Amino acid sequence: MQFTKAEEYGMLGVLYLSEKKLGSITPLSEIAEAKGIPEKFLAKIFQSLSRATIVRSHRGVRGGFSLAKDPKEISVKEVLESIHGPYHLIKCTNNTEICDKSNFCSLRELLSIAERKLVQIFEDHTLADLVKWQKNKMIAI
Amino acid sequence: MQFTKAEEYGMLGVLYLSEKKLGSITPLSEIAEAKGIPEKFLAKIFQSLSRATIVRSHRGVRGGFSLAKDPKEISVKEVLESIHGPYHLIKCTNNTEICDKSNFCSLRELLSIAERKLVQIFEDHTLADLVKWQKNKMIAI
DNA sequence: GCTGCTATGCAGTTTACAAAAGCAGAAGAA
DNA sequence: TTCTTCTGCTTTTGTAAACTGCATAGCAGC
Ligand code: SF4
Ligand code: SF4
Repeated sequence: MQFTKAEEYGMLGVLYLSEKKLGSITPLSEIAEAKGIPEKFLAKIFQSLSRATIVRSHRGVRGGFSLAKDPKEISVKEVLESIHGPYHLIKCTNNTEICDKSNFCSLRELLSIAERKLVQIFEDHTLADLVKWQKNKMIAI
Repeated sequence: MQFTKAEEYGMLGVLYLSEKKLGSITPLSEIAEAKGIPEKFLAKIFQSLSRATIVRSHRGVRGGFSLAKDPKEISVKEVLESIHGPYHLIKCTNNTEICDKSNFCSLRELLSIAERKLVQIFEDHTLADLVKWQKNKMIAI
């Protein structure tokens, strides 16, 4: 049960955009270099984010990506789910047909609780929140 | 970010034991068949549980495994951590040396919070709790 | 002390998926 | 027209999960 690189990279990418002036356009190459992410891999991730209208793509010279909305309006959950689909700690929390015992299974019940808590945390925090944390930390040091 | 089969099987195994009379010995073959788990795989998992003194092994005829303590005394966290080691959503929540930016990273901060919540849930529930849920469900149906 | 049963320990194999790279092509700006 | 950047595939690589096999050790009952 681990965060994937795709999720980490996606988050770092949108956080990078969040720190810039709202609406400003940044090419992938810049993000990839700044954060040390393989550019092609990041491209794939940003395609998902683009389809989910979290970022907006701009082709051509001086093109790149910009945030599609204010960081205040983008929850971490949105970002993560557009990369890897809905969050599930175990398949059966979603689809009871996977396992015939799912109606009697207390493990499933526990994992459902844990899953809800986890998603809640991701839902309750926006990109703007994270950027703010970051700034506070920088000042503290 | 998914629960592994090893974790699921381990939990199902100890839950199976928890439902039996305390101290009674059950061979792996029985558990594996009852829960539909590959026996050799389960054997490996139970070796970890045995080393963590969650279960006790008994060799020879009529041997098998028994719980080493009362289900009330065994938290889900204990079981999971003896199978896969300490829980971490991302490597850097544990070891700050992995990433040079870890001191400024707000993603790391968020994941630390999420991780603590998750572990808390696993820590707060014992095997006895889960067995109780199970029984209540059976009655309800 | 022999026989059959069950766990132990380690070394595999296979499978699945994450991670990354590659490339032809479309869209856009200058 | 040309250069740039994203787009939509396909393919490769790497790694860890999931599972298997076998030779060995310990125990019980006869
Ligand atoms: S046994 Fe329980 S946890 Fe496993 S798949 Fe079935 S319902 Fe889910
Ligand atoms: S960038 Fe942040 S989340 Fe990623 S490894 Fe470094 S500290 Fe952890």
